[in-house]
Formats: sequence, structure tokens, C-alpha cells
Amino acid sequence: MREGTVISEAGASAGAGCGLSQFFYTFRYREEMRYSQTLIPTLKEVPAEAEVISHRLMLRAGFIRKLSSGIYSYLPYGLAAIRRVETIVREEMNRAGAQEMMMPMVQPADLWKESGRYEKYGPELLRFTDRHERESCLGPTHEEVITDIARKEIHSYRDLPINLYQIQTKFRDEIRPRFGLMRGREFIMKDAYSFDVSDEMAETSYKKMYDAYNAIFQRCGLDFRCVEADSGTIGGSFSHEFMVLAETGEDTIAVCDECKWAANLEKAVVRLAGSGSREETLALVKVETPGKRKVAQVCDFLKITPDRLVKTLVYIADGEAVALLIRGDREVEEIKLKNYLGATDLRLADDKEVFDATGVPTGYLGPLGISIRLLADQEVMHLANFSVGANEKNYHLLNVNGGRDFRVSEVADFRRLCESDPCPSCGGSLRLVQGIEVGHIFKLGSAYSESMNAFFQDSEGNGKPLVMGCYGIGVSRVVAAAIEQNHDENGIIFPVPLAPCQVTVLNLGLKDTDISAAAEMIYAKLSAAGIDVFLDDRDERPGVKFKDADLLGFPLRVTVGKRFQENGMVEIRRRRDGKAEESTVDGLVDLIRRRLAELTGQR
RNA sequence: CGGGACGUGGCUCAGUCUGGUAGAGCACAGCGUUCGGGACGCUGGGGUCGGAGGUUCAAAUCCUCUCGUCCCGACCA
Repeated sequence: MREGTVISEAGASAGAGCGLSQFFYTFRYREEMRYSQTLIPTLKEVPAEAEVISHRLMLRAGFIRKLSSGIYSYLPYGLAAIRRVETIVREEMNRAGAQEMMMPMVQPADLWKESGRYEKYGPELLRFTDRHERESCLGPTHEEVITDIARKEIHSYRDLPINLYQIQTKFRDEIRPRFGLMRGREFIMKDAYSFDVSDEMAETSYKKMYDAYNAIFQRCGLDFRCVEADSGTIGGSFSHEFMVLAETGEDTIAVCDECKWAANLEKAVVRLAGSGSREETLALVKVETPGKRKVAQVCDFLKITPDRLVKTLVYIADGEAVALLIRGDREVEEIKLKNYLGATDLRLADDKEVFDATGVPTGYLGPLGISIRLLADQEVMHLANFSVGANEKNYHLLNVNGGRDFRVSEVADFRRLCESDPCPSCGGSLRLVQGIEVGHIFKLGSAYSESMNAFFQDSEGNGKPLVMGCYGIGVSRVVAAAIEQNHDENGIIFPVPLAPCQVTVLNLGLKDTDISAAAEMIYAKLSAAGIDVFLDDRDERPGVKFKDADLLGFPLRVTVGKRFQENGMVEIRRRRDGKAEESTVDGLVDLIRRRLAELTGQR
């Protein structure tokens, strides 16, 4: 097997059009793609270890085999799928002016101590000592190494901007690896790092990557969305996630049907409709609500709807109890609360903690006279005459009004966006969909360059920290996500750009010289036409070949069998919709080309 | 780390409760028939029952410990 051969410089390659320094790569996985000569151990039955669809199909299709928890070997055809993604990523990164390099997987602990992450990173970072008792770790990411290179090799503004990337294996010792390649411990990632002279320039670099990522996933033929994301603890600025839409996705994202807006629910800002209630305020009333603690029970008892009730939730944020007011029918988006508080650990308090902190049993908490730090979701301040707990067992208050009856100094957006909310950008209607995170881009700023002393001199000779950005794509996860999004009960349905081979030729008459000769000729012609073609030349029954062709997900299938004997026709069948047509051998190459062109970019 | 399930030929699983000759289907090898949607018949090879210790005349089965895998949660991005 050959590992990527440089075949041409820019200009010779389709779609190219950039400078001479750009190299484009193409891959021939093997000189020959004959089933009889290739290890593709397909399975009829699903191994017990697999639950999610992409994992099951990748095992069944003989793409991967597990070595240990969260660690997989890529068998030839699975690797070929990975290479497809890598090739697209590589071409688009190069086109965007990034340079490929490769950094070590084993890294010295000292480097991580410099950035402060040796302590912060937690047990996901696999640490070990070598024979000389030197502390080391396996790279879960490469900010430290790249920053070390930058501080040693980049000294002048004349060297900037620069964007360096690699496609490499990462190791993260996940607590619970699961879903096969979707969340493994060892996985293939493309990571890029940009260095700029200023924030403004860094934004330009960020924008370039933003565009490159859109181009990459577009070219992969995936249904995806770029969403505003929580930048987490990496800090400051902003970030975007690229999500492949699939029902089995782990993240929920909100998308607008009327504009381009989309966001991770963790981050999605709620825009309130209107400016608040115009109801006349009524006099405060205290009522007995014996044993009514849950929102539903209280509402039932008081004969009100949950949107007229405000619940008071107590959280423990880094050990401190804080209360949060939110409408009874809403849910708290804990990430928003966590970010607002700047807390590293946040969880709902249990009954005992609530009582210890407030002296009130859960179910009867309210904002009036509460002793702990009080926060309110913005929506609460727009309500009038709502009900809350009375901070006294078995009592609630009616006709409560914020500002009149209590004051909250900390009001912000803490609730989870719902489908019924208006789009924060255009006011249009929203949909919530599930997504798989396959890419994430961050503006890093100068946190790493400052902690690790990566400075350059500007045109006036002043030392300044490099302004960084980092950009990741889960290459192996893209393959899994593509399968999650594109499959049916018979197997994988690869988008044309990701299929290791776009066409499979089934020789159904292995012992018939005419059929075999025709199959061989078709295989050779398609191959010569530059189409990645696969030939099922195994001594198997037709049923087996059909099943395997479906399972492996070739976009097109050419069947050479008894119809060829009868009238010289072969069948071309599309994997996605099962539509079949007949063709003569002569017209086949053109027909295949047309069908592939139609299918490309189609879902 | 908490909760749950599981570990028996390459794969899927039965057998474990109630201790007594290790089984089936698929896969693999040979022969024959078959040949456009995972064929059939016959023959054959292959298992320290995850590992260690214990109870017993006797352990896949009961007990203890241990290793591993999967699912839910917490965690991570």
C-alpha cells in the first residue's frame, strides 16, 4: 500500500488555483482494489460491545477492531475512509495557507508545568515516567509543543502571520470511552495553530479557518452547521463548533430556519419577546400550601399555570450556596450559570444542603428575605403577579412582583433556550436538533504565549506576546459522524467524497469467462478513467456480494451477471435510493461519471 | 468514581438458579449439489468456560479476591 504520493503541484489538481507553494495530495489506497486481495472482514452479526450505529456498522463492515477500551485498529478499508477525510482536510488547510508539520505524541511534563496545565488538565492527561525517571505525558493536544516551537523559532513580526497544523493521533484518557470512534481514548485529529501580531490580525486568521472549515465539511458532503459555542475554560474571545447533524448526536443545537443563526444550547442566548408584563400589580397574599412542593403540585393547588410560578433553585458553586430564580416551566442552562459565576464546579444542592444554607425546606424557597446570594433569570424580572415560596414551610406567596417585593442585583440569561423562543438574531422560529461535534475553532489570545514566554519584536522593536488561535477537527470522528448521518438498515451510505471507492463492480459469474472478462474490463476502464473502483472478485454467491456492497456503502454498484450474458447489459444501482438502470459496457464510464456528479453533494 | 449488566471455540449465544460426559447457529477446512439479495447436505478441526484462590469425591455452575468489557450518571470539549 502506498501512503499518499505527491502527484501534482497546484493548478494541475482539480479546483486548485493558489500559489506555487501549495502541494496537493491524492491517494491510491492500493494499486488494485480487489476484494479477494483485501482484508475486509465483514460480520453478519453485531458484536455485543457495540451500541451506537456507527460503531456497529464500522465493526460489521470490517473498518475497525478494538484493541482495548477506546482504542481501535483501523483495518485497510476503514483506513481508506480516514484517508479520504484527511485528504480533504489537508487540501483545504493548504489552500488556506497553513503549513503541515508533525509534533511528538510523547511530551515532557516540564512543558506542561510551564503553561500551568500539568496541574489543571486532570486525569485525562496520561502521565508516566521514562527509564530516567523523567516525567512525561501523552499529548491530548499540542498547544504547549507548538508554543515552544514558536518561541524558539519565531522572533519577528516579519515571520507572521503563520499557521501550522498536523494530522496526528491524540490520546485522552477519557473516564468513559464510548460509542466506538465517536469518543475513543486514542483518535486522529487535525490540529492547527495560528500566530499573529495582534488581536485584529488574529481575527483574520480565525476567519480564514472559519471559511476553511466550512469548505471542508461542505466538500465532505455532510449536513452540518457551524454554531456559536461555549469557549469553556480556554478563556476569553469566542469560538465556533462545527456540528454534523444526526439524531444520535450528543449535543443539542438550536438552528434558525429563517436566517443563518445556530448555536450550541449551552451557549444559545435567549432573547425575550416584548418588554415585560403590563398587568397592574396586585397586593401580596400569603397562602397555605400544605405538602405542595413540586411546581406541578403547587400550580395545581393554586390553579395557576407554571409560567405564573417562579421557582428558587439552590446550587453549590465551588462550595458556596447560591439561589437562582427562574420561571416554573423553564430549565436552567447550567453552563451559563457556571460561566457567569466563574465556577469550576457547579451542581444542584440536595435537600440537606438547601436547609443548611437557608433554613427552609426545599419546595418553599422564595426570594423574599432569602439569606444567600440571589440571582435571577432575566425573564423573571419581566413577570408580574407571580407566585413563589414564602421561605416558610407549607406557605407560598401570590402576586409577587420583582422590584416591589424583593430586589436582585444579579440578573442575567440563565435559562435554556426552547424551541418556542424567537431566534436571537432575526426573531424567526427555531428548531432544536442533535449534532456531533467534529470541529472546533478558538481564539486563544496570548494566554499560552505569555505563560510560556513566546514573544516577538514588532516593527518598532517592542517585545509582544504572540496572539494565538487553535483549530481542531476530529478526523476519525468525522467518519463516524458521516455514518451516523448516512446509513440505512442495510449498512453505510457514504457521501461520494468520503467513500474510499465510489464504485464497486460485482462479478457474479466468476466461472463464466465472458462475465469475468467484462467485469475485469469495466474495472480497468473505470480505473483508467480516474474513478476509485472496487472489484468484488470473490468466489461467493451473489447474495453475499450484494449484502457486502450495501454494508460497505459504495455510492454506486455495477453488477455484471446473467443479464450481461443475455443481452450485454450491466446494472448500475445507486446505494442511496436503490434506483437501478441498465447500460451497455461502452456507455458505462460516461454514465458513471454523470451519476457520481449528480450524487456528489447530495444527501 | 457511583449505579447496572456481562465475560463459555473467531462471532452471536444456550448451559450457571438445582455441582456430575462442555453444547447450538454462524464462521473456518474438505467433498458434492447450488449460484441475481447473507444456500444446502455430509465430513472435519478448533474451547485452560477471563484469571487466581477456596469449598467439594467432583466446579463453567457455589464462595472470596482480581482483571476486562458494555450501558446509565458524574466528568471532559
